[in-house]
Amino acid sequence: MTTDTSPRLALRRLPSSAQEQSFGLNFQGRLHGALAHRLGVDILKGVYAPGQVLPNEIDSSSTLDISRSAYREAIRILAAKGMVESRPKAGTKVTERKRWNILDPEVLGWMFETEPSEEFIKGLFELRLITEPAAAELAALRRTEAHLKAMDTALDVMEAETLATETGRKADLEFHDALMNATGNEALASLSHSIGAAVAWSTRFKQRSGPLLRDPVPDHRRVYDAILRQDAGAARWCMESLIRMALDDTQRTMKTQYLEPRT
Amino acid sequence: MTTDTSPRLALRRLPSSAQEQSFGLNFQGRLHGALAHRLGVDILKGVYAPGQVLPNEIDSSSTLDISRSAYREAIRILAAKGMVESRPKAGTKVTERKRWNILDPEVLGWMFETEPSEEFIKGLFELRLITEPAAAELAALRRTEAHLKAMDTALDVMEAETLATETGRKADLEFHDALMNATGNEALASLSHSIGAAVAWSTRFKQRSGPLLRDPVPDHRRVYDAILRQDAGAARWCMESLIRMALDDTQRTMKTQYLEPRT
DNA sequence: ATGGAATATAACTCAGACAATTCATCGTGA
DNA sequence: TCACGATGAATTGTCTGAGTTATATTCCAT
Repeated sequence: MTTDTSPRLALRRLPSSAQEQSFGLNFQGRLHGALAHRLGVDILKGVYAPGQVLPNEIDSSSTLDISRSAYREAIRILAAKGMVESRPKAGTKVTERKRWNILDPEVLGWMFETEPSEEFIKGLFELRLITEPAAAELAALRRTEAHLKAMDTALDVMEAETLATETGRKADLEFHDALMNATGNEALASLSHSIGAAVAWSTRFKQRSGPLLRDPVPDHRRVYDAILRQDAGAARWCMESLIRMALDDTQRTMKTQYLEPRT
Repeated sequence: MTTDTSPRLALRRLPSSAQEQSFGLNFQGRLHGALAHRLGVDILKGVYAPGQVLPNEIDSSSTLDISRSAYREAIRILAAKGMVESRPKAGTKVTERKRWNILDPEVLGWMFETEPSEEFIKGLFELRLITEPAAAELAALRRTEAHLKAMDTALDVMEAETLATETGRKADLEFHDALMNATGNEALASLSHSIGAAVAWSTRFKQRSGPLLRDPVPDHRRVYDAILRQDAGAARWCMESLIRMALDDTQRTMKTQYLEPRT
């Protein structure tokens, strides 16, 4: 009589998906992490709308067939990211969208699982276009030998591996991270790290939909050269053009995906 | 025989401090929230260094005299902000500083409870100096009547109340929030909201150390006027000078606080 | 040395109870 | 009629104690 098609198994089966392993974002197959992930994505998708109150802990945990502790810890995670808010008697409700910490790396990752709106992507690139050229400028002024070396080796890996491989994409991230460290600005580095990870995440889709993309290494190399010779203006300009090209590629990819969704 | 000077009482007494009430950051007197707050501040202060593993759940919760559930939920919150990482057998360890989500509004708030380094403050203003003028530019191009009205009313309140009162500081935040909404860029708005809240938090100190500060309303009004007449260049420039003045004030304040720490 | 199995330790999950908070309702008095 | 205080109910919050699972370490055999 126990037709156990309960959601619990679905949750339990989530641990260590191919996605998270290759992306580095580990919710580690812990039950609370998996549930937070699932609920977070559902909120981002609009399955639970802002203002809506979730079923109470008892009901939720029993229909999900997990313990209240695990459920509560998942809610704690979402609350820490500003996505829900709990009060006794009032329940747990989804907060208004403006209060979500969408620049949280995890939230950003969830976002890219839900085919984010083109508007959102454009906003993200717009932000990159504001921050990263300025960062390149600062990096050109403040970089040390160590920073240069880190950037250089990352570039070498990128060149050898291209963005088609996992290590290649990782090298891309490392290049940008090294650049951000060179700015000596912790807050700026944190911001760019979040966005960079999210954008790298979307790069996988670009790569999948067709290999007909420009080689990104020369663009990166130009940025590096400008920083090497401490030419702040050139660094800014090269970085800006690099991002514009990435945006261009991304938009083209999104368009083709809309036109031929099954390629 | 029960000499109950246990830390539990200290925690229990934390709820709803004057700080959080006036600042709007509510950790609501919940035990897990209070503990997360405390641990978070301790990590930021360096009481627990990156790489260090915390005592295990059993010990921690018993020495704090709280239940394991509450302790675990606190840890979940910190983990969600990237500050700790837990694994079976390995324990819960503080992650490296680069992985902390320092742009999380709550983390930023904790930061300002620990007298952040001058370097950090400068970095934050540097980031503001990058993003906010660009935001003002976008706002000038995209603002609607509704945005203008929101900014205008906020300015009126600021004018009437000054930054000495709570409602005055709130109006300042509302002005910037309305401006960010006018950019139509969700990510940018989220970023500026975080930073703005943190900076407003520090404004309380500025105000306390002496009323000899410039009236900020004219500067804000200039930004508003530029946005009103859709003059993107002027908006950028006015915003930039506004932030430079704020930075100037903040630095002067920090310096006097160093010189006469007991005024 | 190297690879694999045993072990111990920590977090993880569970269950059930009780406490605390707060929203809503009702009643009372001005 | 309105304001305000007491009461009740619903929900999260906290506690306890147990068993489970993952994994770093150790030890053994190869």
